[in-house]
Amino acid sequence: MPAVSGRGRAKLRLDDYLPYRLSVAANAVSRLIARAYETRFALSVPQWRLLASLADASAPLTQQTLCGITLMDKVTVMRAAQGLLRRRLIRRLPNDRDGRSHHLMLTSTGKRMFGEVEPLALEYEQRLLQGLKRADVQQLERLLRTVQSTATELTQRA
Amino acid sequence: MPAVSGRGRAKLRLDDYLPYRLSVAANAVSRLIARAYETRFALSVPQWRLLASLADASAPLTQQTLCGITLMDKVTVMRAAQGLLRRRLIRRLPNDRDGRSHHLMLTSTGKRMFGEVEPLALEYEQRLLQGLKRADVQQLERLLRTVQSTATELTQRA
DNA sequence: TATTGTTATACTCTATAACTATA
DNA sequence: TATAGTTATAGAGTATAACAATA
Repeated sequence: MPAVSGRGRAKLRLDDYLPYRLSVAANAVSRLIARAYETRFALSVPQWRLLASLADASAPLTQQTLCGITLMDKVTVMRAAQGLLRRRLIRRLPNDRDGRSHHLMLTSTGKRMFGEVEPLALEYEQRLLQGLKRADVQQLERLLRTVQSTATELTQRA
Repeated sequence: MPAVSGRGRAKLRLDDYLPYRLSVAANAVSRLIARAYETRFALSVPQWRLLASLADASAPLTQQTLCGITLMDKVTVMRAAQGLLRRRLIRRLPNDRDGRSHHLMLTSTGKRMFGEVEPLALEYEQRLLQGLKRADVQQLERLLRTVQSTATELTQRA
């Protein structure tokens, strides 16, 4: 909450400043999660996001599509995909409609691994949200989406 | 919200996964804010956080204290301080009680600059929160603090 | 000409460790 | 011995540009 002191002149306190609060909360969560994936499965966050997206999709996806889903840069997606390809967790199929790109999908090894990663990920989410009511969680997701889309809009306008 | 399908087996959808939502929201906000400070005042986010902390404090602070306030690493704080020192936005006073450290405070130039940065920062916060009710904003801050402290606790325990 | 994926460069942030000078 | 600050190094993420193959 921006504090207002005296005759309407607003004062900034870092501790109450929303961009700061958002940043430190995201960092704390990210550190926890990233460490868990890294130590247990040797997966980076971008790699994990690709696995989750491919596991959730019913059909193979191009890297470009994965950029849209994960909101990551094409360079980040590409490097994450390379790592997963090297470990044979995903594989490439030719894209008949466009020779420049290819479709990515999980291998059976990849599916098996994600089968182990998924429960761990959900367990971490549960632990993070322990102490929050169901309604709070929905509220938080809604507010985060709203703030994110406002920020994206303002960035594009600038 | 973690979706639960079938007989209680939870399924992970990236788009609904809280650590992901938090990360992309924070990134979107951070990009917007960082660009504004950088282009208008040539300030990095760590530098900006130091300015805000020093402006808010009634007395000069050591770098260690600034680490605690900003939740940034001592290396990050140190480099941010160096940049501000070079531009004479802050200065150092000897610490009588401990010869290893020194106190940092804003110079008059630094105060003047922060006088311009502060309204801009508050304006960005206002714009980001436009469309949210006052109660929503308080709720968001509360939830972010809760999630952050849970994450910090879980990290320390691991 | 424009786009997909790729490679390269540079800059920031983190994490880590090692070093200094003080305590 | 331990701590505050400093320096150095390596890893990850982001941004940018340039390039090849294809559209």
